[in-house]
Amino acid sequence: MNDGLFKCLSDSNRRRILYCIGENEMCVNNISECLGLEQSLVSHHLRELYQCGLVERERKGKKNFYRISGMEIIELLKSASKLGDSLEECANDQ
Amino acid sequence: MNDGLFKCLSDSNRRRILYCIGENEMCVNNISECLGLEQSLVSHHLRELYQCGLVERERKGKKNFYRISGMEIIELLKSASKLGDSLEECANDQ
DNA sequence: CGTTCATATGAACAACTATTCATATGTTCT
DNA sequence: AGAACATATGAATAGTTGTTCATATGAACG
Repeated sequence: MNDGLFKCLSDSNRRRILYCIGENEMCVNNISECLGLEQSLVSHHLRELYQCGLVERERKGKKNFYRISGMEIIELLKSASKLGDSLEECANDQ
Repeated sequence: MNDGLFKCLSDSNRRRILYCIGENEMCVNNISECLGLEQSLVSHHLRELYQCGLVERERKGKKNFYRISGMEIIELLKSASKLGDSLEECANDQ
Protein backbone atom coordinates (compact mmCIF):
# COMPACT_ATOMS: atom_id res chain seq x y z
CA MET A 1 0.00 0.00 0.00
CA ASN A 2 2.81 2.32 -0.89
CA ASP A 3 3.99 2.94 2.60
CA GLY A 4 7.53 3.74 1.59
CA LEU A 5 6.77 7.02 -0.12
CA PHE A 6 4.80 8.43 2.80
CA LYS A 7 7.33 7.25 5.34
CA CYS A 8 10.04 8.84 3.31
CA LEU A 9 8.23 12.15 3.03
CA SER A 10 7.33 12.19 6.70
CA ASP A 11 10.74 13.37 7.81
CA SER A 12 11.31 17.10 7.63
CA ASN A 13 15.01 16.87 6.88
CA ARG A 14 14.30 14.67 3.91
CA ARG A 15 11.69 17.12 2.69
CA ARG A 16 14.19 19.93 3.10
CA ILE A 17 16.67 17.99 1.03
CA LEU A 18 14.08 17.51 -1.69
CA TYR A 19 13.27 21.21 -1.81
CA CYS A 20 16.97 21.97 -1.77
CA ILE A 21 17.79 19.89 -4.83
CA GLY A 22 14.47 20.67 -6.44
CA GLU A 23 15.89 23.65 -8.29
CA ASN A 24 19.39 22.49 -9.16
CA GLU A 25 21.18 19.23 -8.69
CA MET A 26 23.66 19.39 -5.83
CA CYS A 27 26.45 17.36 -4.35
CA VAL A 28 26.31 16.01 -0.82
CA ASN A 29 28.60 18.63 0.66
CA ASN A 30 26.57 21.46 -0.79
CA ILE A 31 23.39 20.01 0.57
CA SER A 32 24.80 19.63 4.03
CA GLU A 33 26.21 23.15 4.04
CA CYS A 34 23.03 24.52 2.61
CA LEU A 35 20.88 22.90 5.28
CA GLY A 36 23.34 22.94 8.14
CA LEU A 37 23.22 19.19 8.54
CA GLU A 38 26.06 16.74 9.10
CA GLN A 39 27.44 15.12 6.00
CA SER A 40 26.73 11.63 7.19
CA LEU A 41 23.19 12.49 8.13
CA VAL A 42 22.55 13.89 4.68
CA SER A 43 24.09 10.80 3.19
CA HIS A 44 21.84 8.53 5.19
CA HIS A 45 18.77 10.46 4.16
CA LEU A 46 19.80 10.56 0.52
CA ARG A 47 20.10 6.81 0.62
CA GLU A 48 16.49 6.47 1.69
CA LEU A 49 15.31 9.00 -0.83
CA TYR A 50 17.24 7.14 -3.50
CA GLN A 51 15.80 3.79 -2.53
CA CYS A 52 12.31 5.26 -2.79
CA GLY A 53 13.14 6.57 -6.23
CA LEU A 54 12.62 10.16 -5.16
CA VAL A 55 16.10 11.26 -6.20
CA GLU A 56 18.59 10.35 -8.89
CA ARG A 57 22.36 10.21 -8.56
CA GLU A 58 25.22 10.98 -10.89
CA ARG A 59 28.95 10.79 -10.29
CA LYS A 60 31.03 13.66 -11.59
CA GLY A 61 34.66 13.26 -10.62
CA LYS A 62 34.95 12.96 -6.90
CA LYS A 63 31.52 14.34 -6.31
CA ASN A 64 28.16 12.70 -6.25
CA PHE A 65 25.36 14.84 -7.57
CA TYR A 66 21.78 14.31 -6.60
CA ARG A 67 18.71 15.65 -8.31
CA ILE A 68 15.05 15.21 -7.80
CA SER A 69 13.38 12.51 -9.89
CA GLY A 70 10.54 14.68 -11.05
CA MET A 71 8.75 17.88 -10.35
CA GLU A 72 5.55 16.07 -9.37
CA ILE A 73 7.35 15.44 -6.11
CA ILE A 74 7.66 19.12 -5.36
CA GLU A 75 4.09 19.63 -6.49
CA LEU A 76 2.96 16.99 -4.04
CA LEU A 77 4.93 18.56 -1.23
CA LYS A 78 3.45 21.94 -1.99
CA SER A 79 -0.13 20.82 -2.13
CA ALA A 80 0.39 18.82 1.03
CA SER A 81 1.73 21.79 2.93
CA LYS A 82 -1.04 23.95 1.53
CA LEU A 83 -3.52 21.44 2.87
CA GLY A 84 -1.64 21.36 6.15
CA ASP A 85 -1.99 25.12 6.47
CA SER A 86 -5.71 25.10 5.85
CA LEU A 87 -6.17 22.31 8.37
CA GLU A 88 -4.25 24.23 10.99
CA GLU A 89 -6.66 27.11 10.82
CA CYS A 90 -9.54 24.96 12.01
CA ALA A 91 -7.36 22.77 14.17
CA ASN A 92 -8.42 20.55 17.04
CA ASP A 93 -5.16 20.39 18.92
CA GLN A 94 -4.63 20.84 22.59
CA MET B 1 7.29 22.90 8.85
CA ASN B 2 4.02 21.05 8.96
CA ASP B 3 5.42 17.80 10.16
CA GLY B 4 2.18 16.68 11.73
CA LEU B 5 0.26 16.15 8.52
CA PHE B 6 2.94 14.02 6.92
CA LYS B 7 3.51 12.00 10.05
CA CYS B 8 -0.20 11.43 10.29
CA LEU B 9 -0.49 10.28 6.70
CA SER B 10 2.55 8.05 6.94
CA ASP B 11 0.72 5.24 8.68
CA SER B 12 -1.17 2.87 6.45
CA ASN B 13 -3.91 2.12 8.94
CA ARG B 14 -4.64 5.82 9.27
CA ARG B 15 -4.78 6.16 5.51
CA ARG B 16 -7.13 3.19 5.35
CA ILE B 17 -9.37 4.89 7.88
CA LEU B 18 -9.40 8.04 5.80
CA TYR B 19 -10.38 6.17 2.66
CA CYS B 20 -12.97 4.28 4.65
CA ILE B 21 -14.77 7.36 5.91
CA GLY B 22 -14.07 9.26 2.72
CA GLU B 23 -17.36 8.19 1.18
CA ASN B 24 -19.72 8.18 4.15
CA GLU B 25 -19.29 9.16 7.72
CA MET B 26 -18.94 6.16 9.99
CA CYS B 27 -18.94 5.31 13.66
CA VAL B 28 -15.95 3.73 15.36
CA ASN B 29 -17.38 0.23 15.44
CA ASN B 30 -18.15 0.26 11.76
CA ILE B 31 -14.68 1.42 10.93
CA SER B 32 -13.06 -1.28 12.98
CA GLU B 33 -15.27 -3.98 11.52
CA CYS B 34 -14.77 -2.64 8.06
CA LEU B 35 -11.00 -2.68 8.37
CA GLY B 36 -10.60 -5.62 10.71
CA LEU B 37 -8.82 -3.54 13.33
CA GLU B 38 -9.29 -3.50 17.07
CA GLN B 39 -11.66 -0.89 18.39
CA SER B 40 -9.09 0.72 20.61
CA LEU B 41 -6.56 0.88 17.83
CA VAL B 42 -9.03 2.65 15.59
CA SER B 43 -9.84 5.00 18.41
CA HIS B 44 -6.19 5.87 18.94
CA HIS B 45 -5.71 6.54 15.27
CA LEU B 46 -8.86 8.61 15.02
CA ARG B 47 -7.55 10.72 17.83
CA GLU B 48 -4.41 11.55 15.88
CA LEU B 49 -6.36 12.20 12.72
CA TYR B 50 -8.65 14.47 14.68
CA GLN B 51 -5.83 16.39 16.26
CA CYS B 52 -4.38 16.99 12.82
CA GLY B 53 -7.71 18.27 11.63
CA LEU B 54 -8.03 15.52 9.06
CA VAL B 55 -11.33 14.26 10.42
CA GLU B 56 -14.39 15.73 12.09
CA ARG B 57 -16.48 14.17 14.82
CA GLU B 58 -20.14 14.23 15.67
CA ARG B 59 -22.03 12.51 18.48
CA LYS B 60 -25.33 10.89 17.62
CA GLY B 61 -26.78 9.11 20.57
CA LYS B 62 -24.32 6.58 21.87
CA LYS B 63 -22.30 6.62 18.72
CA ASN B 64 -19.52 8.85 17.58
CA PHE B 65 -19.47 9.50 13.87
CA TYR B 66 -16.35 10.53 12.05
CA ARG B 67 -16.09 12.03 8.63
CA ILE B 68 -13.27 13.34 6.57
CA SER B 69 -12.62 17.07 6.80
CA GLY B 70 -12.44 17.61 3.08
CA MET B 71 -12.04 15.83 -0.17
CA GLU B 72 -8.69 17.48 -0.86
CA ILE B 73 -7.36 14.93 1.60
CA ILE B 74 -8.46 12.04 -0.57
CA GLU B 75 -7.15 13.86 -3.61
CA LEU B 76 -3.78 14.22 -1.95
CA LEU B 77 -3.71 10.55 -1.02
CA LYS B 78 -4.57 9.57 -4.54
CA SER B 79 -1.98 11.70 -6.23
CA ALA B 80 0.59 10.51 -3.72
CA SER B 81 -0.08 6.89 -4.40
CA LYS B 82 -0.08 7.59 -8.12
CA LEU B 83 3.34 9.14 -7.72
CA GLY B 84 4.39 6.20 -5.60
CA ASP B 85 3.43 3.80 -8.34
CA SER B 86 5.34 5.64 -11.00
CA LEU B 87 8.40 5.78 -8.77
CA GLU B 88 8.25 2.06 -8.15
CA GLU B 89 8.55 1.31 -11.83
CA CYS B 90 11.99 2.87 -12.01
CA ALA B 91 12.92 1.93 -8.48
CA ASN B 92 16.37 1.70 -7.00
CA ASP B 93 15.71 -0.75 -4.27
CA GLN B 94 17.71 -3.77 -3.38
C1' DC C 1 -30.46 3.53 40.15
C1' DG C 2 -27.92 -0.39 37.52
C1' DT C 3 -27.01 -2.43 33.04
C1' DT C 4 -25.66 -2.42 28.39
C1' DC C 5 -23.65 -0.55 24.45
C1' DA C 6 -20.06 2.57 22.26
C1' DT C 7 -15.98 4.85 22.68
C1' DA C 8 -11.86 6.85 24.89
C1' DT C 9 -7.83 6.54 27.68
C1' DG C 10 -3.53 5.01 29.85
C1' DA C 11 0.18 2.00 30.74
C1' DA C 12 3.37 -1.28 28.87
C1' DC C 13 6.14 -3.05 25.33
C1' DA C 14 8.30 -4.13 20.97
C1' DA C 15 9.65 -2.28 16.72
C1' DC C 16 11.29 1.35 14.23
C1' DT C 17 13.74 5.88 13.21
C1' DA C 18 16.86 9.87 13.35
C1' DT C 19 21.09 11.18 14.69
C1' DT C 20 25.97 10.97 15.91
C1' DC C 21 30.57 9.17 15.80
C1' DA C 22 34.10 6.60 13.84
C1' DT C 23 35.66 4.39 9.92
C1' DA C 24 35.70 2.53 5.16
C1' DT C 25 35.38 3.22 0.27
C1' DG C 26 36.27 5.47 -3.91
C1' DT C 27 38.23 9.22 -6.81
C1' DT C 28 41.71 12.42 -8.32
C1' DC C 29 46.25 14.19 -8.41
C1' DT C 30 51.27 14.26 -7.53
C1' DA D 1 52.45 4.23 -4.67
C1' DG D 2 50.57 7.95 -1.09
C1' DA D 3 47.83 12.07 0.22
C1' DA D 4 43.68 14.67 0.09
C1' DC D 5 39.08 15.16 -0.84
C1' DA D 6 34.09 13.46 -1.14
C1' DT D 7 30.91 10.25 0.13
C1' DA D 8 29.09 5.93 2.11
C1' DT D 9 28.57 2.72 5.75
C1' DG D 10 27.98 0.53 10.28
C1' DA D 11 27.41 0.44 15.12
C1' DA D 12 25.42 2.61 19.03
C1' DT D 13 21.91 5.25 21.18
C1' DA D 14 17.99 8.04 22.40
C1' DG D 15 13.60 9.09 21.11
C1' DT D 16 9.36 8.05 18.77
C1' DT D 17 5.46 5.18 17.17
C1' DG D 18 2.06 1.31 16.60
C1' DT D 19 -0.21 -2.05 18.93
C1' DT D 20 -2.37 -4.59 22.71
C1' DC D 21 -4.63 -5.15 27.07
C1' DA D 22 -7.19 -3.55 30.75
C1' DT D 23 -9.99 -0.07 32.40
C1' DA D 24 -12.61 4.36 32.49
C1' DT D 25 -16.07 7.37 30.64
C1' DG D 26 -20.39 8.47 28.73
C1' DA D 27 -25.02 7.89 26.81
C1' DA D 28 -29.49 5.47 26.54
C1' DC D 29 -32.93 2.78 28.60
C1' DG D 30 -35.06 -0.68 31.64
